[in-house]
Amino acid sequence: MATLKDVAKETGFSITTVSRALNGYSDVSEETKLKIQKVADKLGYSPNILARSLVMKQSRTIGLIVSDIKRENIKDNFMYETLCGISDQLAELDYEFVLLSTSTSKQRNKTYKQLCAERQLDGVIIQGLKLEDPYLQEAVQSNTPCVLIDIPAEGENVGYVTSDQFESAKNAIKYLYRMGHRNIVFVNGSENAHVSKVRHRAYQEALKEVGLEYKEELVIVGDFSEEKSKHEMIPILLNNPSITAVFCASDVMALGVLQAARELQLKVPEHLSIIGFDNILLSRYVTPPLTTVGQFPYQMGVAATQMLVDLIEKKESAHVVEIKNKLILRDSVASIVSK
Amino acid sequence: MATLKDVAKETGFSITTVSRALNGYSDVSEETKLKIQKVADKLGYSPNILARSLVMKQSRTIGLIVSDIKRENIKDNFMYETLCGISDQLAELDYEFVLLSTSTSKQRNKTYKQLCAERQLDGVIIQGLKLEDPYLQEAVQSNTPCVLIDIPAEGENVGYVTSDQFESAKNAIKYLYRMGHRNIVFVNGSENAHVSKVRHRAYQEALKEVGLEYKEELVIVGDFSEEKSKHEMIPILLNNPSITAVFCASDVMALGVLQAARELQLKVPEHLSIIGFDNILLSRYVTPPLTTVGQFPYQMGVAATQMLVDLIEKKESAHVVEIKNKLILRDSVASIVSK
DNA sequence: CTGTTAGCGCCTTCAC
DNA sequence: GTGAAGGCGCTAACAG
Repeated sequence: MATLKDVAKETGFSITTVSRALNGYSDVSEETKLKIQKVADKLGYSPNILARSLVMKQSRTIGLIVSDIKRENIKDNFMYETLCGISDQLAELDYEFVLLSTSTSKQRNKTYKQLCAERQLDGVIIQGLKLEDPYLQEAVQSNTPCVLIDIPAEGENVGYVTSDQFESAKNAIKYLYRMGHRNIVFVNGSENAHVSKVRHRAYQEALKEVGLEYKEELVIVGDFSEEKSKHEMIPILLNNPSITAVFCASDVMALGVLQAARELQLKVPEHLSIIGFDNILLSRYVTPPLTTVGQFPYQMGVAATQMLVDLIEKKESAHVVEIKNKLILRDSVASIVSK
Repeated sequence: MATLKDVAKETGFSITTVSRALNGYSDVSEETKLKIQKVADKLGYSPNILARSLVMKQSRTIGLIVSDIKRENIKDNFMYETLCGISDQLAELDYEFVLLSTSTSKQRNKTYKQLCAERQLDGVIIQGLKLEDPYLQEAVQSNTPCVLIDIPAEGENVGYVTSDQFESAKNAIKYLYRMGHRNIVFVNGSENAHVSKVRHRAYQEALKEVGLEYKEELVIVGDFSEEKSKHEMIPILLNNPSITAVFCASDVMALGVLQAARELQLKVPEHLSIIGFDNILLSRYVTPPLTTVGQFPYQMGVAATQMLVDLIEKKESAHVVEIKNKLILRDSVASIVSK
């Protein structure tokens, strides 16, 4: 591959001049600029980004640290959609990214700082880490810019984008209340995830606001798994015939609840109303189509990227962006006011 | 961040010795090795991969060139699943990757060669490019190793992984035949995709083998779109009441056909049998669950990665890997032998 | 065993 | 306007 040196030799100019010409510096005469450009094109010259990054100490590359790019999460295309948003926006801004898939154990082998330094990353987007993962702490303290998705943390160089989890979850539950439901189960994900904590709080708060009693036994942990949710749901349903509605912290878990209902011959929504969370693709196609709290992961990816690049380039920008969720009404909730 | 220099200064050894010690060369005494290692740990030294790549002329990084990481393709998690396979296997092999999203027009701005050279990529995996995309040609001619997914091309440094498209498509059609169907529509994707051509040929071949006549008017182009397929399907169904089955080159398009049937009050499978292709997540959840030709994109990703790394490291390996598809029987095909 | 020298490809002073 | 020199962090001969 052609290097600056080659272009220099071919044109007779020095490497320095060639470099400046190609980078559009103004202190090179138009004439030589043209000459150099022409030869560069002819030789198919393309700057070596590694060499450039080495000396410039910035790489126009960001790292995307994820822990959930696994097959198990495939139903939930949240990850994929944010990825698309990030990818698109990054291309727009002329950056590139490397995908750094990590696990809690891997994080012990290599520190966050090392990870960034190794590749001279200009910034990092983190998604799907567990709350206790070491990288989270390190990221906040580090001085390479970082934006988190759905994990609140702020700092000089750290921001996050999230959705209005709390409000939208509360709304969903109040909606159930307005539809006449008084005994509402909450199927939560894993308590390790920040979003789960928020949704749990929202559940409690919403109940309080409408004057319903919070009962520990109506909260179950579905671990974001269809199977587990189904499994946990059945006994609850059996033991509490008064239950008429379920609020799930994810659509995947709602699918599990749907199965549980089917197994117990409970009709949805006639006997049991269900609200999910995420608006995954499937939710529109199952029978009955799922009423759910829709998120906009693509937009979140775009926003995260924009924030990160602003951080990198020291532009003014908010350190917190909230993308509004939206309750999507379909057919899995029935009104029981008349009963 | 600590560099070799820092470690050298701290230990009193030369940079070279430190480098060799840390890279486990045998010509360094155990004692100094230990001493150096200790200081390196203390300082949190981590090699700068860029600098190393620059001199080693290899980066332990591969490029993943895709053109279809777009929101439109979100229903089809083929892309995402292969990505997972690639990511997992790459981590296994201790490589990293950058995602290079490209479009036909972008390919005019920067050649494939430049793309590889810029980042000193050791190899490339290509997925989802159009047959006429310039990068395809370039990739085959280039000498950086490359493996393609679902695009047949071979060479010294080029291989591909695919599934047994032809056989499995033929099987699906023969299955319809065995179930008594004699008028079978074929909904194809875009003719730009290699897989579409293969599936089209398979359709023709299968008909021939079972002694059915190939009729041009029973082939429609759905462009991999649900909408388009539905739209195209309706008139065909209206004009040809003898049609009893449809073979779709993708599940997404099968969904469109399903809608078309619903709109025309045709029951599936009683009045119309449908076979899809891909086994996308949705296919199991729609009503009725879709009989489909299942692919295994995760395994394809793993295989592609393994092949690429073998190519890079000059290990012996096949240049063509075929992952077998599997016909997944669900409820969208009915037998009409009795009629 | 260890250190010196050279260079990967690029950018940035600082002279001329 | 242009060029020479130096250095980013690292590895690879080559001496000793």
